[in-house]
Amino acid sequence: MGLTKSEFFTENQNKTATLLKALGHPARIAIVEYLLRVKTCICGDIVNELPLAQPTVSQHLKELKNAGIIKGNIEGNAICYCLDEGALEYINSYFGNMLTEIYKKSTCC
Amino acid sequence: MGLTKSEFFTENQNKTATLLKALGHPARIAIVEYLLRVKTCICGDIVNELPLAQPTVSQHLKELKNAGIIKGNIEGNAICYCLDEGALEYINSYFGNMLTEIYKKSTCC
DNA sequence: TTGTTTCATTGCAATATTACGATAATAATT
DNA sequence: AATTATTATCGTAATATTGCAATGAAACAA
Repeated sequence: MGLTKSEFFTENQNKTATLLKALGHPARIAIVEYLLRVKTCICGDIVNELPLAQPTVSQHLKELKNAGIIKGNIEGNAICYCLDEGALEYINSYFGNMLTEIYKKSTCC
Repeated sequence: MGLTKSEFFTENQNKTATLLKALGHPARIAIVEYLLRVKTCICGDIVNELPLAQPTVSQHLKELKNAGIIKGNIEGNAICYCLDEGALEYINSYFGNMLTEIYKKSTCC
């Protein structure tokens, strides 16, 4: 098959999985960490930062954008990418809530 | 190719990506949320909870275990799975730190 | 207009993932 | 020993992902 059965899971489960899947690759983690490090927005110098060819970086950026992790704004002939605060807040509160739930319960096994 | 160039990224970047990749599937999110919901550890009734066949669930459990998200303890002929607190704490602090960094900086674009 | 810069898209090959039926393996039960 | 319960593994098919060379598109500069 190879086809995820998304229709059997809740909207939130799919949303969470989509966001985390987008971050589930070291190159995309590196891109996000780079975007976090540079104070202002950047665009194509992500290519200079990573050991990957330009089309590969472009594809990773597309996936991050589709998932909602980053935003891209056109500025002349360059494109300015930046992190989407909302998405990261969503993930952060997801794990925050999860941990408070865990701490309420006894450890098992 | 289809082969991730992990050797070009840092150990932490690879670790983070591995953890998030394991959670990047709605079935595995559902498994984790189920493990969070049931007070004590469970084993094979995850199969009854999800709309997936037993081998598929077993495979997802294996991936979660390999990534370090869950632990499995043998109890007689059953296996008791439970969440690995440490892994979730790692992820939580990763995004916590990221957000505090974001809040320090001005929004772009 | 011609070139330059910047980025996306196409097309392809190699590999990974997802899902399941069938089967095996292990431990308790009868 | 035979049965049952529980879970893992194997094998296979369909699809997705990763990566890059080549090419295209859009904006700017000369």
